[in-house]
Order: sequence, then C-alpha cells, then structure tokens
Amino acid sequence: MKQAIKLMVDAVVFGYQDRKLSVLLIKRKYKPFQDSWALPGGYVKDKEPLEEAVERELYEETGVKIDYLEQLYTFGNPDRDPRGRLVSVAYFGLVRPDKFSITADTDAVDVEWFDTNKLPSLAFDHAHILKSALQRLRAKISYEPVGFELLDSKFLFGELEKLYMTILGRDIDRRNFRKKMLGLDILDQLDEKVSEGRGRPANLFQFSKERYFRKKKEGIVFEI
Amino acid sequence: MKQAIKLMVDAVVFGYQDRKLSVLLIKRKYKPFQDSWALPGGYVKDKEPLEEAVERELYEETGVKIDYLEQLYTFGNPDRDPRGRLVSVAYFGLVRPDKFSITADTDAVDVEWFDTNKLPSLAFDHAHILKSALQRLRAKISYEPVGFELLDSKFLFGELEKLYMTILGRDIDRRNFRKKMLGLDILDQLDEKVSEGRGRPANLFQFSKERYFRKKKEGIVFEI
DNA sequence: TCATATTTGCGTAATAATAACGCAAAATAA
DNA sequence: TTATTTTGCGTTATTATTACGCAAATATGA
Repeated sequence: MKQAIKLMVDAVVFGYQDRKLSVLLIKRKYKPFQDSWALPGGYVKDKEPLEEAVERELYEETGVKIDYLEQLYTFGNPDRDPRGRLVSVAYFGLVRPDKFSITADTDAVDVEWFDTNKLPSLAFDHAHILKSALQRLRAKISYEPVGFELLDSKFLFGELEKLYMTILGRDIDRRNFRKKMLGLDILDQLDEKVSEGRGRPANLFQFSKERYFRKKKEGIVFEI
Repeated sequence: MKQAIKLMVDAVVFGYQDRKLSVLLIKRKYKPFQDSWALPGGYVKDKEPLEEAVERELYEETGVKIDYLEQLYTFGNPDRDPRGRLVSVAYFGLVRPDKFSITADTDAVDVEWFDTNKLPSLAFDHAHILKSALQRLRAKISYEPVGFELLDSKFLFGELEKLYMTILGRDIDRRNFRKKMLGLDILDQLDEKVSEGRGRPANLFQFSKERYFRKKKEGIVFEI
C-alpha cells in the first residue's frame, strides 16, 4: 500500500503577562501563506515521537523550550492544506514568563507573542486550531492546576486571581477564590512579602506539585 | 521530503445491554498478531476525512453503522506497531442495542462484543487505547448526555439509572438521580407504560436532543 | 384469595457547598 | 495626616447535594 498522507505537528503555546493572555506565532518564510502568521510546527521525523517533534519544531522556530505540553486534537480535513493531504496533530502548551526569549529561526522570518484578543489572520486552519486550544485552556484551568505554569514559580495571590479572571473572561470574587484555592492545600505560603506600588504588601506563594499529586492519588480533586 | 509514516484510525465502540458495558473487538485475519483480538480500524485513504475512514473500516470489518463518534486521542509512539511507524488516530463511539447486528468481514475472522470487565488480551497498544476510551466515557457521561446513545430511543428510567451505575461503577441514589435528571428538562415522558415482570409498571421516556441543544445554547449545562 | 416482595414515583429533612458581602491592616499618594 | 488602594480574614444568606420515608401498582407464592 502506498499512502500519500503527510504527518505534521502544530503547537498552540500560551503565555501570560500584565493581565494579558498571549499566543506564540511565527511569520512564515516560505509558500504557501508566505509572510502570513501561523502556528509553529512542522513535519514529524520517521522515528520521532510526536511530542519530541513539537518540542523540536518549537525550539527551532521560536527558541522556546516548553514547560507544559499536552495533545489537543488531530486535524485531518483533506483540504486543510493546499500542498496536499496533511494531517496535523495539534498540541497545546504553556510557558512561564521568565522563559520569554524568542528568536525567529529556520522556517520563520519573525516570531511574536500576540494578545489573544488582538489576533492577526492566520494561515491554513490555524485560527480554528487556536480557538480549540483557547476553549481547552478555559475549561482546563477549572479542573486542573495548569494556571501555575503561566506564572513565575513564586507568585502573589493577586496575580493568580487576575490570571483566572483573564482566562475565564469574567470577574471572580476575590475572597471566595482565595478561600477555595487555599482550601485545596496545594499552595505553600512563603515567608517573603512583596510590596508592589500601593496597598498592603502581599505574601508570595508557591505551587506544590508533589502535594497536588499526592492529593490526586488520594482521590481529592482540584476544582475552582 | 520523503516521510515513511503511515496513518490509520482505530475505533473503540461501546455498547450496553443487561447491565453490562461491552466493547466491539475483531479477531485479526492477518499478521502481525494474527488471531489475536484487536480494535477495529485500518488505513486512511488519501483523500478521505478521518471520521469517514473510521466509519468505513467499522462497517467493513464489523457491519456496524455508528450512531455517535468522537475523536479520542492520537497514538504515535514510534514502536507501537512492529510493521513500522504507524500513527493511529483513535475514535470513541457508541451504538444503540437495536443496531446489534455484527458480522466479520475483510480483515477480521471474527467479531464479538466483550464485556469490559472480561477483556481478552489485545494486539498492539490497543489495551491502552481502550483504557483511555473507558476513562473518557466515564468522565463524559457526567457532563454530556451521551448515555442515551447506548439505550433504545424509548427507555425506562430504571434502565438509565442502571446504565449510569454500570458505567460509573458505583451505586447512585435512585430518587436523587431521578430528581436531577428530570430537573434538566431534556426528557419527554411518554404516555406509555411498560410492565417488566414484577413491580409497579414504569413510564417510557425519550431524550429530546433539540431541547438539550436549545438549553445548551442558553448556557444551561448538563451535569449529573 | 391475600399477605409479601418488588419496583416505581413523589416527597421532606439534614448537611455541605457556593455566593454575597463586611471590615480591619498595611502600605502608598496627595 | 488624610484619602486611597490592596491584602487578608471573617460572617451570613442562598443554593445544591445527600440521605432518607413512604404510598402506589404490580407479580409471586402460600
């Protein structure tokens, strides 16, 4: 049997800074959709695991090493790519702001973080893929502790609040949110206070992955 | 670029009868894993959408026309298949018992429904795929009305209860379940009573997909 | 025939979770 | 020094969930 289907991976990588959720896009160097913005991605090598392919392409094209990565969905519509039958396994990733050092390389002439509210028009069906990823993130943040992957390892409670409000796109009662989140007993309150401009200085917190997994194993579920 | 990756689809199809959740398996006609039980599936044709490929293979190998189908996950480990690099997009499906007419064909020497509690050992990584599908079904039944796809279009409330208990693997309070389910206002109570052996005769119910979608659009969520 | 078991259908009370809001402490800015 | 802002901890009202009670309608078996 001779099959003319090519397999690729694409990555929707989210970042967060200053109450803005952003996504990593590249400007394409080659045709089709030359100079158009697109998701980073590329062909899978013959003996390469899919996740490795995503990580490699992401690093080659943008310089980003990803912290959190999970499979999103496989897009296989026969006419999604003018070059022929290209099936793409899309991944969904999150990076911490401190890893924000991006540089265009190989297939890209430019790399940029775009505010998810101010997106350019995208190549192929990438707008559709991005939309799925956004939905996934919005849903996931409520039942898995993925939000911490978007903050520095030490963070202020206020930042966590704002992150949730930004991603969920609605106001959250500050006091109820704090009670619920601290009640999960997966955050360590550090002995460091930070004074950010005006207002009472706030404590730094840290997410304890170990404690979360221990609780998960005991059947205790994360829910916000 | 020359890529030696082949793309296939596999299907995990669930059925339900007599308080048992079952899954559709085929006995392989050819090597490798000849005469071993496996998930139905096969190669995707060059210009064929993925879903169509699943439906086609399923019909060819088992005679089943699927009611409900959704993508599960893409399994792409480089050594998951001894024939070489085979990436499989796995789908997850549900069929109504009245469509229970299965016949082995093409690549299969036998087709059978297996109780999910009495599974044979499976070819390739199919045990792993099946496990993912079961997890998905168990999670999904609580936040989307997929359970009805496993019952006749007209069903007794008791059957629905038993279906949920079987899939969730735990007891549910009959009265609270009824209150919650009827409170969603997506079931039509028919003017037909059925007497099944002993006990008070029960009413037939019917799931209203239209009403469910209307409510969904209004932001009302299904949750059990 | 008639008590008994079984399944349905509808109800209420106790408990837990969520949502809504108050207010003092600790800092900055005017 | 007073107003403003942000944090941190609290209470109360509302809603949802859980745990049961019990009568109606049928089949079964003495």
